[in-house]
Amino acid sequence: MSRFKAIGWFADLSEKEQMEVEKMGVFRDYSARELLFLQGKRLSHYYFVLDGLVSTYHQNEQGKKWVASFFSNGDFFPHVGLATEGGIYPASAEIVTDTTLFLLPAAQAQKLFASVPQLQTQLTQFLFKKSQELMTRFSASLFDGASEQLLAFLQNIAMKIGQQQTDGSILFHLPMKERDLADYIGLAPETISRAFRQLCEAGLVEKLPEKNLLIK
DNA sequence: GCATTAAGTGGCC
DNA sequence: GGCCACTTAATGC
Repeated sequence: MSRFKAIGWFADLSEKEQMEVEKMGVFRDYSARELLFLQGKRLSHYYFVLDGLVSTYHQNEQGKKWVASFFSNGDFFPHVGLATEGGIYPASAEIVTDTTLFLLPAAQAQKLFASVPQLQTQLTQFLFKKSQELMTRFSASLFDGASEQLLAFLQNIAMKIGQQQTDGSILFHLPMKERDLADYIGLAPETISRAFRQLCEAGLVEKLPEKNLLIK
């Protein structure tokens, strides 16, 4: 039985074809805070997230970090080099929570994407979604305050991984640390902390034990 | 247990 | 909002 059930990318392929793809790469477990790859290094693999959370980020000399994107179940990264030979990683990647990945060697990935037209389509759709995500975040950073940005982000993941409650609120587990969140939104951790409190006081969000959140 | 890391708070710019 | 200092809480060895 194929292990790709959890992700949509290969749903159009037969069981046998999926096994073929599995043989092209390897499954691997990572634990939180492991470094996956560094920006500028030679691109050796592409990655499919089966379960967990990975962040890709840029970092300056002072150690300031900016998270470009989070990748969770079913996501694929990085997004460069498929059309060209021998790329480099456009950002660094680190494991946020314990994660299972499917590692696909770059050469195999090129072959695969070239030979399965559906994958091209799915890739285009996926890139479109990610691009929209980035634009939304960018305009929010210009026009919204810290709490609004935080709320928008929380609503996003709540939609993705949360469970709707009978009263209409959504319950979910915050997969990353507040620090990671601050790096993503681009604000100081203290500001995120305060924004969180404002949202709680406004009754929009409720903090539950073990980083579980109720969003109303 | 102690040491390190993360979260929360207040002051000051 | 950022940065700094500090306290408290959680986590790791």
